[in-house]
Amino acid sequence: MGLTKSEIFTKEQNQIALIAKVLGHPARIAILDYLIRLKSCVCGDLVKQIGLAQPTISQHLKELKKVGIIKGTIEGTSVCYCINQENWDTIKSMLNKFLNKNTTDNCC
Amino acid sequence: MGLTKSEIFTKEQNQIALIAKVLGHPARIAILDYLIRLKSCVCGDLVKQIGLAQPTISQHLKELKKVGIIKGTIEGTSVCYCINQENWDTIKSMLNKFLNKNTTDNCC
DNA sequence: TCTATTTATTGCAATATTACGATAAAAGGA
DNA sequence: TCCTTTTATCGTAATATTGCAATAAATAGA
Repeated sequence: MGLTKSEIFTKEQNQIALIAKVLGHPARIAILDYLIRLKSCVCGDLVKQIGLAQPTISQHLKELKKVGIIKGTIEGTSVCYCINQENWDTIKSMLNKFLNKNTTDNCC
Repeated sequence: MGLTKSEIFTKEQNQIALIAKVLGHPARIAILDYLIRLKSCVCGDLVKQIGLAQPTISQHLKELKKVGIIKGTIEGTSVCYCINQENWDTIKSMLNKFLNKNTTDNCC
């Protein structure tokens, strides 16, 4: 069916999975890596930097924007994309909360 | 095409994306949530706990096992699945390294 | 206004993912 | 040995994702 049964999971589980899913592509990790290193950025640079076609990059940027990790502000003919620091911090603490649930040893 | 161009990204970017991808499904997050809470677990319990069909759970367990987050030891007729603590720690530190790259404010 | 530049959208092909019924495989107990 | 229990695998349908060519949309400058 290819259709995730979101309704049987908790809100938190769905949120974490949604974020992880967006981070689950090397192009999007590469885009974030690049944005994190810079203070600002335009899509044109990303096309050269990442090495995928412009529509593909645009699509990945859309995904990242959808969950609020990045934001784009129109700057003349081009668009300045950057990390949405506030949201990114929220997302990071959500992920950290999940990652730090497990502290002690398990069985086996 | 549906085919990720892994070859144009760094090893680290691919690794992070691969792990994030596996974490990118609420069923797998729910499974990990459950395994983390317990000391051990059998798939039978998971089928009841999660609420997906047994083959579906088995498939998700396979995904988690593929990247080493969990391990399964045969225990009679059933299988004991648990967190692979050593690997999980490695994965957590990899993700944390990525999440903590960004510390200061960006532009815009 | 016309043109160049930059980014978004559309449409499509190829492949991947999700889910599950049916069935196999493996092991314990009657 | 036969049956039961438990988990894995196969096969398949429905949907999602990835990537890009073509094209649209928006704006700056000549």
